[in-house]
Amino acid sequence: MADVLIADDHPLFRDALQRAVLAALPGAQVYTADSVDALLVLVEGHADADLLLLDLHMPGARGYSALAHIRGQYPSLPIIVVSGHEESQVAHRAIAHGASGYIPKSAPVDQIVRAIHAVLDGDAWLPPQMIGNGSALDPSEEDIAARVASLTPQQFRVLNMIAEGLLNKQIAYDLGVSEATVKAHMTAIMRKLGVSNRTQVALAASHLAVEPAGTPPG
Amino acid sequence: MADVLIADDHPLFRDALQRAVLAALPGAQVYTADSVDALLVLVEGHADADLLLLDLHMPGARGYSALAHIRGQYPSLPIIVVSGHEESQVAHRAIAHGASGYIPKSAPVDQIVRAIHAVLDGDAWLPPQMIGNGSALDPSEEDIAARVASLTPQQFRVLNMIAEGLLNKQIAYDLGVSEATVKAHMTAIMRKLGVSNRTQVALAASHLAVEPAGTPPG
DNA sequence: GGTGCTATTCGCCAAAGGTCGAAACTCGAC
DNA sequence: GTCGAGTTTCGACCTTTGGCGAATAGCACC
Repeated sequence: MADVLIADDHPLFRDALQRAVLAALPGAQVYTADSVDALLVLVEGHADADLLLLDLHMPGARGYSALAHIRGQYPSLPIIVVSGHEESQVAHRAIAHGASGYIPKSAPVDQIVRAIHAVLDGDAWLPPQMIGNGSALDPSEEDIAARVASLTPQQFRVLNMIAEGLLNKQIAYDLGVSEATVKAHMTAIMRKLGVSNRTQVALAASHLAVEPAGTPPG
Repeated sequence: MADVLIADDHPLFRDALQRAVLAALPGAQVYTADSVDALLVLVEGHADADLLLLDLHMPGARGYSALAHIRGQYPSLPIIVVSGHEESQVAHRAIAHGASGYIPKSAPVDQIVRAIHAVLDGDAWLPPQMIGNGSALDPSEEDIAARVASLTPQQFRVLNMIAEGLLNKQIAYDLGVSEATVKAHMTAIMRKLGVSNRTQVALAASHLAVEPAGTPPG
């Protein structure tokens, strides 16, 4: 029996995805998350899952950072990226970041089913009209993705909160730890990303955004 | 006699642009800058110039921030954006930010000449193959552009250095002022951008980048 | 059971960031 | 000339950030 993880913040679409998964894999066990944080908890508990359907636009980590991080932490977990973006550039960038497939949210159910089967068979899958003309990743973006992938789960959570412009105090409160702990994570993050202050950390994180740049803080 | 400003960090291309300008406007007075900083000095001294050719990718402010700022400070100065990007999306975004024209760096000289004449006649100009399918600017991006436009010249310089991840101390040294002065500018910038700390300032600035995100600091 | 290794946690102290009030300087208007 | 609005400048004071050392907890391996 297959274990499938679904991460999407839109409840209706999450249900639709779940139905598509069950249509593709009758009897599959489906677990869902509505935020990056919930997803991190989920994968920690189901590191041996067979497939992850991941929305690029979720509260807690917009863009490719979650993809890069989970790919790095669980290389054997195939990921199909689900997104509202219709541009093939977004799809190819997802593939370049290690996704096994890409499904635009406008895709019909039978396409989703086909994508799931293909990826579980070890193949890659793109919508027919998006196949071809894939370009290589910007070296600096690839570098940052690799660095983000090397972060521990807690460090990754802190990174995302920094990328939202939060103070250490707020991060500490949200995570339920002391400010000193957050600072220790900060130091580790800066070391791993190869930068020397929090502003540069935020800028590095903004590199893995989908849009021209992430939504402004505040 | 026409006054034309050229801002581009590539010396060879700067010269080529200058020749194109002189071909279009024999006898024109041309002033050049190789960085955003030099450009700011230039426009302060030639606020009544007739045209500005602006490269999007220059040391000191990558992306649309310089365009937005100068448009806000000198609304009557027409700007033609010059860029190595061939995507029509980049061109349309430049127009949406108030540019009067767009010239890809691959354009032949006679196209550049035509663009200069069109813009000086008060028309907009795009390369033929890029005309049409322009989309509106993301409201949040438009909002940030308006806020960046409201910054004073010195505040804008500080903003760009923050967006590079520099410390107040480094900014103060580069500008030749005390650290306290930089901090005062910081406070003003945060007020105008509607945010509350330096990380959010950097993230807001990264919104006006051309690429998925600006080149990483360091 | 021990033995490393790493993640996570934290307190302390120095450095950087941010607020407030205020002075000097520009520049156009009257 | 001088008045006033806005820009640039700065010092004093408090807050936030970041580095260091260290303790604890889980985990793989022997």
